[in-house]
Amino acid sequence: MSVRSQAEIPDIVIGRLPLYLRALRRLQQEEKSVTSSHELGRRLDISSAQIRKDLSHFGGFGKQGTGYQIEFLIDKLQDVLQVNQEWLVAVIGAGNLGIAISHYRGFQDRGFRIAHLFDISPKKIGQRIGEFVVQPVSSMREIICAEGIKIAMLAVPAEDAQTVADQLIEAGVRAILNYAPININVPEDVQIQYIDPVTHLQHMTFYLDA
Amino acid sequence: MSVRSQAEIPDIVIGRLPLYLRALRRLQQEEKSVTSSHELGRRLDISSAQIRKDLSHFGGFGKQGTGYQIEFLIDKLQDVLQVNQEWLVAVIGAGNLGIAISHYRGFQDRGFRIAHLFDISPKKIGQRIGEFVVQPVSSMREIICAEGIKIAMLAVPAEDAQTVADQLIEAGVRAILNYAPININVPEDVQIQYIDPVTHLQHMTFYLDA
DNA sequence: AACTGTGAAGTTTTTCACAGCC
DNA sequence: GGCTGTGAAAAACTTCACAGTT
Repeated sequence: MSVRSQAEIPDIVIGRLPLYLRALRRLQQEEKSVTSSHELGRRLDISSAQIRKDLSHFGGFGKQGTGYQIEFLIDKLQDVLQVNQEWLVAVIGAGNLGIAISHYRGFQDRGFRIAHLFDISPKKIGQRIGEFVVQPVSSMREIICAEGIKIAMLAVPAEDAQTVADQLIEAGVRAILNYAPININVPEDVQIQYIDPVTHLQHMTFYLDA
Repeated sequence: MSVRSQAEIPDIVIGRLPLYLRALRRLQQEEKSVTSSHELGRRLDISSAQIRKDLSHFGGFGKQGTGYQIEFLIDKLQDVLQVNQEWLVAVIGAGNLGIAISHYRGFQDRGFRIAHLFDISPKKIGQRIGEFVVQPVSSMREIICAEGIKIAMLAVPAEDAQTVADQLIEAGVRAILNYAPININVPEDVQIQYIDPVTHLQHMTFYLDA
């Protein structure tokens, strides 16, 4: 079976692969070359059976009695997730959050490179933020089209999120990571994911003693 | 049945409540006073049956034929999640990310207030960031203990995350939101959640045309 | 007529447990 | 002895569909 024949792999499985990848990269940094579903499971707090079953969707990556070659497995998972290439990403919103995202070194060598930083405010446009010069939202469409950018990170106020998302999709963006604390409606063929720290905090407070 | 009798509510249900709350607050801003499981479901892209079943775990919040009183439901969900009180939160790490978190206005009136910003670097300590003065990690334990802080947001390098988390737990913290791209091991009675934008991006690239 | 709350049915996800291999 | 890959069993989760209420 080829890596990525995508014959209905459950989405929940896909969602765990980046976690496996992250843990594997860590193991690699620790100079290890082989691991097992048990070791990975211990680190990630996921059962070893779960990990084996997840990986088995894409073919036999392990060796019985031995485990998994870390370098080999990393390469395979990167293939599956299509992050052996480098994706260009646009960031919209040059407030504190957009600036922090633009400075973040963690995208490098995990498959992504920030290519542009946009904002609508005349005060921000033209400002230098790290290696970027803030560009006007008015030229966003043209630039994204021209460079074939498929991924965007949204760091604008909640009020503007839907409108900007619509413009991005119109320009050809097919995956949006939305930091605004609001739900956005997108067509079926566009991916959307959310980051809202407050939802995580509120999830945890349920379990705290008052 | 009392709100929060917690008779084994599935964790996955708890995880959706903050989303309902967020959408309800939005509806309230739009001057609406009543909504339905269908309207909420449309906005959140969740089935109406799911929403009704989730809410039914905590008692009958709606009225047949009418729907849900928004203000009433917000109050009940805030009770369930224990965010009718204000939790003090410590932020560790005063890099770009910690600074962005410290400036973020979105915690206010969703149940959280940032109380302290800590860093280990002498260059950062004493610096003024918004309304905070960066405090040394060496005094973290004492301050967190003294003020009874139960929640922390971790914005330190991956290498330091486990060590700092251990110190936080030692000091009495019971919920950690970790922004470092690494898994952390915590005792059973400590909550942990993760924010790593790259895992979201890698999840989405699986579905993109190469 | 519109909507909730909920058992029952259906589907998905996880775990078990073991044959087969190193 | 240690480990994977995997059918089968178990558990968890979602949807259906409708009685009951406003």
